[in-house]
Amino acid sequence: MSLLCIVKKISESHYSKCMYFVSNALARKMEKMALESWKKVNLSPSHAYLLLLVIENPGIQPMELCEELQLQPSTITRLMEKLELKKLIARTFEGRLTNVYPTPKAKELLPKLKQCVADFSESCISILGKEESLKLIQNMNRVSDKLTY
Amino acid sequence: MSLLCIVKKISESHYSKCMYFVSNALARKMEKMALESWKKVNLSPSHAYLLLLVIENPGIQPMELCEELQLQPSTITRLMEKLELKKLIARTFEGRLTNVYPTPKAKELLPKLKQCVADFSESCISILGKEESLKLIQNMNRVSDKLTY
DNA sequence: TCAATATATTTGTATATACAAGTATTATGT
DNA sequence: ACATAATACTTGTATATACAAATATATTGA
Repeated sequence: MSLLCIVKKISESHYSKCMYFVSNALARKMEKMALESWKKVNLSPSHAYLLLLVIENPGIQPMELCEELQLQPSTITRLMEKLELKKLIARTFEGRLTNVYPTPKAKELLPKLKQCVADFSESCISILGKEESLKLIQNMNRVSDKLTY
Repeated sequence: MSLLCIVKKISESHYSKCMYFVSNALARKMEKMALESWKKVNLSPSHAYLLLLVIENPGIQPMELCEELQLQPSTITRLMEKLELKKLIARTFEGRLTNVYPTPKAKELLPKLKQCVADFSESCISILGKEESLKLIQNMNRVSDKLTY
């Protein structure tokens, strides 16, 4: 029994008026779509995005990765661990600072990574329409910015 | 080091144009706000919502809970386990079907649970404004419905 | 100059959720 | 009426993320 067991539309749920519920349900669906898109490079979306940041900013530090990815430091550490195991990034340490670099293997992967980003965006647009996609993204950005939490 | 370490606005992130990224970042913030609201009853938002469904539909079956909460069966099982440990629900089994009932303790909790729902909704509205909240919820519902995933 | 504080990162552990395989029951087609 | 398939649920295990405490280094103010 897989996702197919969830047949009902979110908007028909008892809780379709609750921001917590609706935003989390949407995020789970997006996570799943994104996972699909990044299977081609055998990475999860968050690993892929972190890697992209590192390739495009060699020597970037974990704190910057936190800001860009909106994730906690411990989460960044965990993501990096995995990418290091896969020989896609390497870390150097100077004092309390860490610099993160892409390996040659990672740099070779860049075109494929970019393709995944494009593919995912395509999927969104083809399912939701360009208008709707842009509107929602804008809307979510505006709301997120208002939340200090 | 806590959330305070994420200072940047989401809309300023490199990935603020990506639906996956933006929806997940928003959901994490909402999750955190909601956790706060439901601390008063010492339940996580998903446990609280499941419990509410059970109180309002005594005898409800796990599959219906899946649909309403848009969660996989295994997740529903896990949520129920915890609520059962806390003596808030009880299950009866007839054949392959399971019926879930609220305990008296759960029923007593109902007013408080409703208060939490109201408080969370209040928080959203006070931070985001009524207009903005409604618009976003509507928007997210519409998009979710288009995603079969 | 050194104790107190602040900063950057990691580690141990926890929560939320899911997939896949397993179990048990019911329905179906021949 | 019985083998096969479908359904409902659970269990084992995995992923994504976080909090809190620990570690290590850097800054600052007396």
